Amino acid sequence: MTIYDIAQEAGVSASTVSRVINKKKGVNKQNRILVEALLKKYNFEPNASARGLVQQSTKIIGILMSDIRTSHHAEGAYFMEQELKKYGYNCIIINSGFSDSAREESIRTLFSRRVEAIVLVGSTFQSENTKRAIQEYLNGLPVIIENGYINLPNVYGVLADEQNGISDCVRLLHTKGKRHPVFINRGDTPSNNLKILGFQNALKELSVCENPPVLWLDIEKEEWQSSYDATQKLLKDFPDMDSIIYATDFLAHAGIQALKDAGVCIPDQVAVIGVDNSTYARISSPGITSLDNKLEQLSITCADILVKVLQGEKVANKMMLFSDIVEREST
DNA sequence: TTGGGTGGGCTTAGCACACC
DNA sequence: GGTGTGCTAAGCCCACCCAA
Repeated sequence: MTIYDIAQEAGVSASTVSRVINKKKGVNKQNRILVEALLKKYNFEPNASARGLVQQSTKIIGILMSDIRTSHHAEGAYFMEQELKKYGYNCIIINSGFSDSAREESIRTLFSRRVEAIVLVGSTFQSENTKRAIQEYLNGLPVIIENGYINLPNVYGVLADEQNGISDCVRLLHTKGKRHPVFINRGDTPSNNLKILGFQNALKELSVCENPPVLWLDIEKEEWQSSYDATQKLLKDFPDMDSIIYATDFLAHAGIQALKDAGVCIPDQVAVIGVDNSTYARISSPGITSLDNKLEQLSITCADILVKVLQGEKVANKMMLFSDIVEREST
C-alpha cells in the first residue's frame, strides 16, 4: 500500500495525499476528510526509506555498546533512546562485542544503514582503533561517546568525573576513621583507570599510604563470583583492611555477600563503597554507599548534544558532569 | 566477464495551471 | 489574486539489460 493506492481510491493525486499526511494547507475539506478516512481504514504509514530518500534524513541514530547485558550500559541506552524519541529519532542498537574487528564491523553496519549520528556507550570506545574506524568510515558524521572522548572534530564526549568522585569516596572513608582501604577493579578500561587514579591520589594526599592496594579481578571468571572470591581472599591476605571500594555496585553487591558470609560486620569492621548508584546499591542489604555517576543525566545530555549538532548548533566537544556520593548503611 | 546505462521503488517540494 | 490540484524532478541504491 503506497500513497498512490490511497490516491487512486480517493480519486485524487499522490500530491494531495502527501499534503494530507503532512498536514499541509491547500487541500479542499471534502478531499481531506476522504483521504484521512482511507489512511485510517488501511492503517497507512508512509514508507520511511522513501521519505528518508527525499528528505535526506533517515531520522535514525545508531547506538553501539560492547555488551548489552551490562545493565549500566543498557540503562544508559534506554535513557538516550527515550530522549531521542522526543525529537522524532528512532534508534538502532548494536551489540558490538569487545574486539576491534567486531567494533569496526558494527560501525560499518551503522554507516551502511545511513544513520544520522552514532552514540558509543562506554569508555572502552575511547581507543586508537575506534578513532581510526571513525576517521575511516564516519567522516563528518556526528559521534558521541558516553563517558569517553576522542579528539576529532566530529566527535563529542560527555564524561562523568569519576576520578574526583572516587577521591571523595576515599575522603569520606577517612572521616569515618578508615585508614586501610582497598580498591577492587575489574577490566582495564579508561573509566576504571581514572577511578584507580582518584583512589591513589586521595590516599597520597591524606598521607595514608604511598602504594595503595588495588586488586584486579580476573575478567575471564564470572563477574559476581570473582568479586565474591576476591573479597574473601582479601580478608585473609589483608587482615588490617577496614574498607573496600569496588569499581561497580555489582562487584560491591558480591563483596557484601562475601563479607556477610565471613561474619564480618559492615560497616564497623569493613566499610563498602560501590560505583554507579544502581539498583544493586539500593537492594543490597545493607544498602551500598555508591558514587552516583549521574547515568540518566549523562545519557540525556548525550542525546541533547546530538540533536543540537544535527540541528546545526555549535556545542562544546567535551563536557564533564560531576559525580556525587549517595550514602547508605555500608559506610 | 565486465562495465555502462536505464528504470523501478516511494515520497516530497516546487512549479504550473485551472477555476472562482 | 487566492485556492486547490496535478505534474515532475530529485533523492539513492539496486537489479537488469545490453554492448564490448
